[in-house]
Amino acid sequence: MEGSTSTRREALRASGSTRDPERTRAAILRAATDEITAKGLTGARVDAIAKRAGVNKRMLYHYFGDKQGLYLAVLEHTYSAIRTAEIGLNLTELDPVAGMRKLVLFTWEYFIEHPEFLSLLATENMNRAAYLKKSQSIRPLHRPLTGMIEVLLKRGEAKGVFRKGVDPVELYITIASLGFFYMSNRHTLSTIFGEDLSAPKRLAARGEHIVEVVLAYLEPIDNK
Amino acid sequence: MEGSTSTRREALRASGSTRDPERTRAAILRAATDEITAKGLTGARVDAIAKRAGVNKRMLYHYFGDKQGLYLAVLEHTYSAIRTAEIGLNLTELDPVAGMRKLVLFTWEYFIEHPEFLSLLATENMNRAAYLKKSQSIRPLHRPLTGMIEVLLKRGEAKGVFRKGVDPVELYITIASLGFFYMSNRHTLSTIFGEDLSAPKRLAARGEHIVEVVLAYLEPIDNK
DNA sequence: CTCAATAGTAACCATCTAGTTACTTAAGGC
DNA sequence: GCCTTAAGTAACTAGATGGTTACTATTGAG
Repeated sequence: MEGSTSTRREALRASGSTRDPERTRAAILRAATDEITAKGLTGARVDAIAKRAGVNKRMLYHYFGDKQGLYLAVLEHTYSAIRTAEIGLNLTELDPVAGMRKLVLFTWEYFIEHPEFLSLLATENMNRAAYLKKSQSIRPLHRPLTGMIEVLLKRGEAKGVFRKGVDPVELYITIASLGFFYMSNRHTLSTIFGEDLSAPKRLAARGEHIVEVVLAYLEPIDNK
Repeated sequence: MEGSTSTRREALRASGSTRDPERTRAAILRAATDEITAKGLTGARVDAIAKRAGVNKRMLYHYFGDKQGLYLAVLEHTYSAIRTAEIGLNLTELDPVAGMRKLVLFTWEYFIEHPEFLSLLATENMNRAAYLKKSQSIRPLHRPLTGMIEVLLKRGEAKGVFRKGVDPVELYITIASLGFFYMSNRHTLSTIFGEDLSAPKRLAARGEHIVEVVLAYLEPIDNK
């Protein structure tokens, strides 16, 4: 029954002719993500989202309640994506320095490939995280991340390749900072400094720079 | 004549009774900064700005043309404030390491004291810097900043206390990153990590961390 | 095959919003 | 003290915007 249903759905999906709740929901979520990350929550227009999704505006209220409910769904979906990807890195199996380099580069590249994540954070912070605080599902997503970093730091410490007493949360914020600010503010930065910070060569150079900064900081102090 | 006019203005200002163009203009600009940085360009309401300024809405169009003109004025005024303050640091007179520490701490503290600057950057970047690109007055403001950092780097290099080949723009972006991301995203970060990042002790710790990160990176590589 | 539940449509509306119009009042050079 | 120019007010409007109503079509369990 499960099988026959999904086969049918797939057939419908392929033809695109009749109704398909899953597809409609997904189309709305995607369109909302695009519109909201491009224009912010207040700038996003409900009519524009419906049009982008190729769906009647009424459907959007049918599936998500109202504009705010839709925004919350976008927020949860977007956060969940990055945290899931991070867990997939399996950092704890690697050599501490290699693991750290991998985490730093992953974070940087994720920001390059997912500008919508950056925009959404900007929007949500302008809102003092009011919606994020309401979400039940987002907080638990973050235990694995800090746990992973903590393990990496402890093992690096024990091996004598990392300095002692580094706080995992502080370090993660530093790693994210170095990429986030550059990408999130690339438009104003390119304008004020008169250089195109989005050029591929520039992006690659920034990635190397970030790795160097983080690893230089983690270097044991005694070695100097 | 010049004197008598300004004395009169001051008297008017003190009593607050009759008309005073300068004061009206300043009140609108201030109210617009508050409203726009709190809610973004699209979220800000022209009526709310007028009310906040204690001024008739018509005046806002009288002095700034339209909402966009007002936004541009806010943008120019806010950028100009930080760049002017930076020049006042007189970094080039100091020992390179001390100068760098001063710049890093200044930047961090400026972000703490001026959340409106952070919000405005977020808004303008969501807009792909469309308004900033129009401004004639903003670009020239930035030469002194990169120039100052370049001098500091060169002198530190010559003295053997800084590594060689550091790009001033890349370094400034790094310095700004470490504070910007933390403050700008403090609401979401506090929520996902379950810690209050705005607590005074936390802010002080972050300041020290940022200084350590930047100076560790600048340390000459040969020393290891 | 039937029928209750769900997916989907089109037209509508109360409210809000940026910007305007038509007008009054003060300023200050001559 | 006159008179042009700039500062200021109140009431209004065209269009946009989030959300709703009343209706139709499809689905799939029994």
